[in-house]
Amino acid sequence: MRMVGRLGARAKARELSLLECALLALLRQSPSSGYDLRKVFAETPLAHFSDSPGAVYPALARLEHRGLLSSSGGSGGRKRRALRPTTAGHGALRQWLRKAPTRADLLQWRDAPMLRFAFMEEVLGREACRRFLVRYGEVLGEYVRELEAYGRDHLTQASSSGRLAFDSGVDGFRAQRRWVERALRTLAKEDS
Amino acid sequence: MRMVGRLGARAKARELSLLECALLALLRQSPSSGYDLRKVFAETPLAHFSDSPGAVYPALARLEHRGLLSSSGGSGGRKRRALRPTTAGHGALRQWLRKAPTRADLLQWRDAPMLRFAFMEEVLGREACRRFLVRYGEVLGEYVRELEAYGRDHLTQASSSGRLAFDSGVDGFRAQRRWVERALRTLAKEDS
DNA sequence: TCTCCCATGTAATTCGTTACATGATTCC
DNA sequence: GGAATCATGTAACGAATTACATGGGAGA
Repeated sequence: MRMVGRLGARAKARELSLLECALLALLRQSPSSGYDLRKVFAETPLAHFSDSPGAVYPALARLEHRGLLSSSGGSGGRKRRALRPTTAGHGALRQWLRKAPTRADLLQWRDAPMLRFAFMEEVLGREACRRFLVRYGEVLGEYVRELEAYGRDHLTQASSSGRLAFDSGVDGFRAQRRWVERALRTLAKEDS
Repeated sequence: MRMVGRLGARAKARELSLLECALLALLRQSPSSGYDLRKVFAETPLAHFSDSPGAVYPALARLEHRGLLSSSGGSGGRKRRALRPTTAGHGALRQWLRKAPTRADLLQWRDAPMLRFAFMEEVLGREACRRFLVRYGEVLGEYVRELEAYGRDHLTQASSSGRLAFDSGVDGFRAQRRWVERALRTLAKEDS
């Protein structure tokens, strides 16, 4: 009658961390071991997550504890364990991917929306990607205008390098906006 | 004979965190209280550090403990304490600002080099800014080439959104490189 | 058997987060 | 005096980092 497992499974619905979401998404593409995932983080330039075992294995254990991952193989000793999302895991992944991009996404970690977008088509399809891009472009536009206003009002007596560094930030968001326009055209072209 | 203070003061020379460096740099511009610094993080779009007291006050306490900050005012109770860098604090700040940008800076936190650059001119002068930009441009160029090679070799069977997300990343670094060229021209123009 | 690499994990420490507690000031 | 705001901090917790420990399998 051990209730520990059940209590673990119904752990409070804390939001998944970005790392946990990325792991879910990668495991949906192909069931892998923790070691494989570490290699992805080590050798892939896409995500800049840490490949350290102390980051990856505890994150996988949390996901498994929540019932979002199941493992096959590697019963005894220290053998390879292949992990894959459960039905609940697929649900959690979809839920993460469906989140619309917000202003907060831009502040906290600039690449978070792009991480979602990278995995979006395979799970939610083209139309969801299109909607995401449109909204993302709007958010970027609003934020760029906000930054421009700040620059006008508060950057009058900054040093040259201070002003330039600020410009570099604004410029990055402008470039991202231009990319959104291009991406929408690319998707439209591929649809036809 | 209590040695605790001395042991604390000579605590092992752990590297300063980005937050600690940013606090030092802001306090060099103008001595402020922890509350002022929190407001900077809350209202400024430049740095996206947390304005939570649980982040700022412990960081300030660490800096003070290391002898990099000194405080004036606010002896009893909960009164405003104005903080400023000590001589050692100014030294630590210069040391941080003098670090050349590296490939690792781009991976870990994209904006870390720009944070240094923003404070650089007032402390190290024009010529240091120019050198920094030249080196930063080189690092960016190398990394862009590396990403382009990765795209050619490993992105053949990715989804549309996956490929586009990757392009967005590369594009961001290309935009940053273009900004470096513009910034160098701006500095040259202001020098003349 | 010895060695190297595959593979999974844990321990100590540090830092940030959210939430809470509390003293000082100011303004009505 | 009472309420709002200024101002400083602590407590509990979650998660990442570095470093270490250990076991399994392949080939010399």
